Amino acid sequence: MSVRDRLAHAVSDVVAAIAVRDGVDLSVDPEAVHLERPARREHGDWSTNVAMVMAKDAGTNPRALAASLVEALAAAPPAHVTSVEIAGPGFINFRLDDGWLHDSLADLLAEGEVDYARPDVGHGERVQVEFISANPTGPIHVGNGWWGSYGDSLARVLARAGHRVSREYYVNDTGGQIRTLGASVLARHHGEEVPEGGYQGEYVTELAAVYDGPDDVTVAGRWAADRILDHIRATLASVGIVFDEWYSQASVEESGAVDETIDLLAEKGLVFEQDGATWFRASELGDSRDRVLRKSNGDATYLAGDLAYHRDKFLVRGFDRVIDVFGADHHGQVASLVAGVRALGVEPGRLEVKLGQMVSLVDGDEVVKMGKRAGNAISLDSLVADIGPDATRILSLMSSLDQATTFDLAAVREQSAENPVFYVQMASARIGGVGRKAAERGVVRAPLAGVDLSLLTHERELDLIRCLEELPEVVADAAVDRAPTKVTAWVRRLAGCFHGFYHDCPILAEDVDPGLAQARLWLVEGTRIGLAIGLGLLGVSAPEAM
RNA sequence: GCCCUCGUAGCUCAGCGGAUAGAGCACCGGCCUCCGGAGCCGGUGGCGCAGGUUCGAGUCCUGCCGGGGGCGCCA
Repeated sequence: MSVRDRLAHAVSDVVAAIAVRDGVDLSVDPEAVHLERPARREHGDWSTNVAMVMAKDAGTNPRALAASLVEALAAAPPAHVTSVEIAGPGFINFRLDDGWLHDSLADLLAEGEVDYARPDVGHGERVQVEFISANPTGPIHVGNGWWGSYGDSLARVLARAGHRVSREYYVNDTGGQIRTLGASVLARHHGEEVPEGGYQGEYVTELAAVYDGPDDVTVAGRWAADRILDHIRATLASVGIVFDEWYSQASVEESGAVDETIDLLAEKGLVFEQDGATWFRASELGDSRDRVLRKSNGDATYLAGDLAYHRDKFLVRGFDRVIDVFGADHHGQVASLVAGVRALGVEPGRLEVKLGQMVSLVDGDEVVKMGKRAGNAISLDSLVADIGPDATRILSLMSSLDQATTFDLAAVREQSAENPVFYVQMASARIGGVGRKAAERGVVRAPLAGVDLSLLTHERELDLIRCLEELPEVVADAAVDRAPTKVTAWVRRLAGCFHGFYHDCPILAEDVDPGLAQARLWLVEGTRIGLAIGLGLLGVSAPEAM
């Protein structure tokens, strides 16, 4: 059991004892005990606010309750605890000896890269994360890559935190846009101008040059979409984004699921006919207006397909939870989708829609806005070619999804200091360097069992271990909050702690005690493990040399 | 007009309802007999406005101001 868990149980036990003594109804689940590392070191190593939270129920004031709890805790202090005090409005602060850090480092090393920081907050919940799902009518742009990084890293985080995750890309391979794409390709194929509202890009001309199918807009459109999709797949793979499923909208429509879904809604009295079209009474379920499901020409609308698709996710494939990641420019469809999913009998909480705010690129004087519909958006390919896959990934995971961001491409490209990937990867390279130097000097890391980690007493060493110790909680928080950027923040913090340690604590210098050198080598290994886990969640490589 | 979303340092961004709001860049000043100085250490500088909830609000609620997005028988 971790030190943190021991503290949580101790607090929980003491609360229960006080409740019995005072005859009040108090209880606190050890899982729910709010323990945190105080922002200020003088407030101790760990702190809890239970007294403030529970004072009202206990019929007393926070400091009085805290006093009772502290007395009981001090009478039988948990392992490593050297003092328990009340502070401020009723915080209970714990001070621990450094042994708790050495224990936690030993735990990390024993568990290793595979098992460390694998908090089970998901309890096996089956989660589908759907993201990007950009129309296969052209290359994907930077905004897609941005939100795609989020979706991919969120999936990685959820998987590490005990969820069974499936990543899905919904392929909009049907409908008017595919016919428009086909018409554009055919026009170019015949050496003509692309029709009004068609796709103008260079890629259309290139595809047209090799097209040898019939003069049918649907056939040509499908053909082109397949090619474009291959390209998209390759682009995403280049930044480490992979999917478990590429789900075809055409397959949904051709399976008859759309009709079944409309029938299902009709059975619930939520469908009506008007002006030759079939409508969904979305306004009765929170949407701002009713929506068309089937147009007067007989075609299903995008919404009808999307509802059939979500019905498939929840009711056919049986995901416990679905997280859809959309660009903010698609938020207009959220209310209809939520209304439809509710109408299909799915508890609203099982569908989460995360909206990615717009991302702006500045490159010198040029400002580029990115959005699904932005014709001038730069492609993800060109960005990756420009700054590299690792920088692309980490930059996109620096800011939260719901923060509209701007970043200066020129700065990232030209001033390496502006680029956090160097700072983090340099830590990785330095770790690699230590290994190479040790090998060069014939220094071998001794088995952990024979190494005294308690020799690690330098403030830099202890700070580094403190940081490593946070990782399981960071992963848990990132999963619960759907916020992979928390991992980014942690990785940068870890790199900072490592650089500080590296600067002040020589490992292989002549005058370093061999026992201390061994402990430091293990600390370096622990850092390597932590970095590997963190960067792995971000989809960023951890190079051994730069 | 209605709906969504955002507003934190000069700039780009972090900040599960907790104690004296953090980084990076920029600017100023220190550190290379030493395992990678793409590094380390120090300094300057901030929660759009007004109410409310709370023991406690950058964080939750309401209004206002400002930016972005959306309100199709397009996808």
